[in-house]
Amino acid sequence: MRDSDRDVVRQLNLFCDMQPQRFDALMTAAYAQQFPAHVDLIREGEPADFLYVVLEGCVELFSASHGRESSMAVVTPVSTFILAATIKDAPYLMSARTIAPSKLLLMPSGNVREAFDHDPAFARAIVTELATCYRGVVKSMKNLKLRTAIERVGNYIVRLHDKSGHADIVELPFGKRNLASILGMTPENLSRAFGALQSHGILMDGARIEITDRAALEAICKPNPLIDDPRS
Amino acid sequence: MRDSDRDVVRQLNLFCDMQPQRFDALMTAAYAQQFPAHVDLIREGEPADFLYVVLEGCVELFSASHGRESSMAVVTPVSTFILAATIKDAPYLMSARTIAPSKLLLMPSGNVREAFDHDPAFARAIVTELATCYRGVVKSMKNLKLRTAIERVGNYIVRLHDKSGHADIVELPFGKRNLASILGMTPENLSRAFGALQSHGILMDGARIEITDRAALEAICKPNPLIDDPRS
DNA sequence: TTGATACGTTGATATTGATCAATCGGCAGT
DNA sequence: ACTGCCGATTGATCAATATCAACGTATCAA
Repeated sequence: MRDSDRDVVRQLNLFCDMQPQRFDALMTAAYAQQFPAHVDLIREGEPADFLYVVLEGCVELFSASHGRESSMAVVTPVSTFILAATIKDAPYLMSARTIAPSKLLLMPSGNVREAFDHDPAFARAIVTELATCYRGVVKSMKNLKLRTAIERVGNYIVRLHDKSGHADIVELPFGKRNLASILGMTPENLSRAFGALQSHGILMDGARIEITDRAALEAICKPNPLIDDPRS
Repeated sequence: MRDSDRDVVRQLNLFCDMQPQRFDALMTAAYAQQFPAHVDLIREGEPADFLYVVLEGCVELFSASHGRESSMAVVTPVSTFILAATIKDAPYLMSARTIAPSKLLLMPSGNVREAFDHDPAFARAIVTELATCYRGVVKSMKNLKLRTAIERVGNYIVRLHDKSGHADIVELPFGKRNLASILGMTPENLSRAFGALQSHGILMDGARIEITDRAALEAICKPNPLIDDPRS
């Protein structure tokens, strides 16, 4: 593993307070690996052998049951995924695949649990991380249950706009097919939602979106910090 | 607080490994209170002043946004709720109300966090609890995104059947209005789903359900341990 | 260049689930 | 017992979303 990768991981909230020698031990047991796009990484139901860190690229967490499939989340650099399964030593509840060429760090679950057992600062960081993840899923669920398809799309754009620092033009970070599944609708419907929103403050051009009237956009999608704010 | 309540709380996974004096300190700071049915306990957005334990009765966690409202979960004895907000010292993401006369234990968040900081066994239990909660919400989300309304209702009955130890007749633990919202549908639709399932192995009689043909029921609702099994 | 493939879009249609309205029945309060 | 209210049910209709089909376009490999 390159030193720059190591430093990036070290700066994550999850790892920044670890004892130095614990962190080194964990990094020694871990290994970075490059994957092409559209590669299956894990399958739901399998034992949680590794904790993953996305260093570069993009990973989709999804689930399938009896012929249907749905995206649950997309993980972008730099963050971990499937921490809960690792900690509980339980089977994965979601599958994962790359949606772009990606560099991942794989940390053996046993080593993570050992660090957790012996490093109070790390244990504490894990608690915070899990609580944040939990609240993230609760927000996703509120998004799904309390909003129409158009509102979900609109709020997704509002969030992109915020993340970009209110740039005039924002770009979708991955394909519309994936986005549709994340937002709980079909690609056809996502397309129509984008179309409908063009009379409410946005202008679509492929993966690029110009925000022409933020107020109009907010008026129709009614953002709510208890659903949309990633910090709350 | 009565000693019997204390003992029940002590036996929860979350508290059973705590240091005795820590547990006593926490219990001294906490107080039990009786509430009638349909009383608002907390409102989303408020600071997390207390960690709650349901000792008796039934509590609904729900959320509302711009005129719409939806149940997220129902908490039955004996378990805690809104642990994540307490630990993160963040605003509640969900509101709570009693749906039956209930006895609750209120533990001041500050005391919980203090115990967490000084009692490694408690910290460890919190991690497990949070991971379990997280996985619980992920399962709920899979249930919502991967299944039709009828399948959700069918699987709910299958779970009731399992919990009862495969009794011939099971009883809904709360009103159909609440159940409908939990399962992400309207009461009218829940009613129709029950009706439709009567030709697939069940027989409805008010809140009582006779399971006449478990195999037929499973055939139509296709249970999946990675969604339905509370232990996985 | 030419297929071949995948993605996105659009339109027509079907299905699911929501809404609206009416009714029934139980239960609490008087 | 009566009254009023709430929850559940049922039917009719409506709205939202999914499905199916066709087509355009970009990409990529041969």
